[in-house]
Amino acid sequence: MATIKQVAKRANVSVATVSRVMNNNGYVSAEAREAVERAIADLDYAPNRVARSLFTKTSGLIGLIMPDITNPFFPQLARAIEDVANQHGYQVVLCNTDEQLAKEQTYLVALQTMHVDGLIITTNHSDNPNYEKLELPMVALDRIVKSGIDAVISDGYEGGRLAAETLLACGATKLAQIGGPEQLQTVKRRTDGFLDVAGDRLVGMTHSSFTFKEAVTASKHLFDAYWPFDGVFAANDVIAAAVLQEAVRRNVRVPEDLQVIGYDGIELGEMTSPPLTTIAQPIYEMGRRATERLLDLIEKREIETKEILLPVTLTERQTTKRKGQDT
Amino acid sequence: MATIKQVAKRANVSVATVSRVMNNNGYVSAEAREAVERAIADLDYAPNRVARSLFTKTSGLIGLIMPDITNPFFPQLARAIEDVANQHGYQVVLCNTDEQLAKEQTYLVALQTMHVDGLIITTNHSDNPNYEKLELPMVALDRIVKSGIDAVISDGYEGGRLAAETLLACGATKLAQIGGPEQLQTVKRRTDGFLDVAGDRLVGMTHSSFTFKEAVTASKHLFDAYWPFDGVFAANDVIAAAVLQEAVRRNVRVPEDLQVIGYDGIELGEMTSPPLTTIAQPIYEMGRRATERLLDLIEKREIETKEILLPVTLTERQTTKRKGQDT
DNA sequence: TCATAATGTGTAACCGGTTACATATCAATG
DNA sequence: CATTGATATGTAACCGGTTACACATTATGA
Repeated sequence: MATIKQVAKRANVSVATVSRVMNNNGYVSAEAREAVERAIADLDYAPNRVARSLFTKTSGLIGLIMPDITNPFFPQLARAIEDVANQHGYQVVLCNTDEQLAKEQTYLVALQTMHVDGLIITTNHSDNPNYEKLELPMVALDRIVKSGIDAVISDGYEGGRLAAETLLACGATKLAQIGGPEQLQTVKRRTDGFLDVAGDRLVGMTHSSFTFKEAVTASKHLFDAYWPFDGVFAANDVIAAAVLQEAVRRNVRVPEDLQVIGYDGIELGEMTSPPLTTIAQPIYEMGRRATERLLDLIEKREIETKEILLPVTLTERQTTKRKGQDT
Repeated sequence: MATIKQVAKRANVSVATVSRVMNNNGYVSAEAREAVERAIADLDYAPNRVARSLFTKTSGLIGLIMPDITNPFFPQLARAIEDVANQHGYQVVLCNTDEQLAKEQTYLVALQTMHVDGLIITTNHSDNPNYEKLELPMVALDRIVKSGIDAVISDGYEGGRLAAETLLACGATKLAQIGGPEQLQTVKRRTDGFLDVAGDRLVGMTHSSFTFKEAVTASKHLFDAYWPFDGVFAANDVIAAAVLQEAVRRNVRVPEDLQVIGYDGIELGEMTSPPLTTIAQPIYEMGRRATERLLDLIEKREIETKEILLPVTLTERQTTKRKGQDT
């Protein structure tokens, strides 16, 4: 790799001039510019970002802290973030914390010492004090933070309502629900919305983490404890897939005997049989907005903290009947 | 963030001494060491990795180049890579190239200028000349590269054979296949293995990319063009899910009328109805091995290039019958 | 006891960029 | 014509680490 000094030498100018043409600032004569450009091309020169970083204290790196990229909700988020970051010349550093405070802490110092320019956090320790004392631009994604940190989330309460309304509109009368991890506020809102609409038509309810395995257990439990019911709202699509599987196992026909609505709108929902009706979050959009917001913060285009709330939509596939159609 | 100079001052030693205790090299007296350690603790000091990087020309960064993290095969790989990297103090930079040469090229220079220590490539441009002129440790994952680059792959040919043998052993007599993208050598081997065992029992064959949408089209085509058949091998689990869905749509019972075997062993296979029998690659293990190999290369523990071939296994779920059991 | 090796520590150069500052030329202005 | 501001360029300091080298002190061995 060539250095700026070699370029300067070849172009018969000083390193300062080379730096000026690269960064397009200061005064540079046309001849000098041309000579430098030719030298850069000849040597196939690209400036050393580490050296630049040391002086400018910016790295072009964004830290992405997630619980587990293996959870199918996150890859799309990661993809959106990476896309936007890349379009603006940033790279993203992937960190899986498994929700463990210790891992999170380790990453935080690693990211800080490598001078990342900002952080996107999709992790759920709602009150990790480490974040606040970190003086870094950051935005929380799909997660609600107490104070001082920007957040991009979708409207979980409305999503929960929409799920219940849809089930009811499609003729369900006995509703059940499998909620998500209770400490996740964004997830809890879905439950709240659902329950507010379901009212006393709710005949059963249980909880599950977002791993398929636990979802299977929870589904069995739901059937064992509360059957019969004719409409289920699952806190995410993975759980919904487990419900679908359990229904098949019990020879319960979907959607004829039981309607199911999931949450998230991940691709998995298209792949189940029958394809899953779900409340879709604008996942890519959420990632995009979060990253744009972060870049605004990094490049000082915005100051005041705010929360961006995105709408959810119903994706009707085949685990619900047509609306208005009765049993 | 404190600097080494501040630590030195507080400990009443020179920066050299501080550096020595941090890196645990050179001579340091017990008192000096203790003073420095106290100063480090007091100031909550962590060395600036950028500065260190500039001098040592190592960054503790690994570039991970994948087609698309959104494809459900990759997150598990990414997870394994990140786990191992992290255990050894490295961070990983995520790059999605969509198989576009231009994007790949952009990333390559970005990664190079930020002095990543190594590269893991799961991308399929089998002969991108950019890699060879890059003087960086790298290993190809789930991808075969001409020469000079280490590779970690699983035994696709054997996997294909195993799929065919299983289908046959479970009573299938008329086999069909949906192959993957033809330019992917690792995927083509699956087809080769399958065909070699299937022989003239193959009644139909088509191809598909790994997107679900295309897989649905390919599945319809397979049924339209070649039905009846009683055993299908899909080049990956996503395609198998599409086949399953199409079977339901046509009222073909699985596994009674039609047995299906997928490939990869991703979690999706557990979530379909019925759960998918599949040829499982040791995905996490592949990521782990690739990363360990890369670290060996980076830390100069290994020199000669080699290809690591990992075995695949049959994961029997419910889209195949019990072996030996006839129709 | 003296030469030599081992131990301990600081100074300064270096990594490869960016930029403040000094200096020089030239055109415009009154 | 002298003054001023715009243009152009180079020198050197700086970012925060690492380490070669110089130097001093202490231990070891003959």
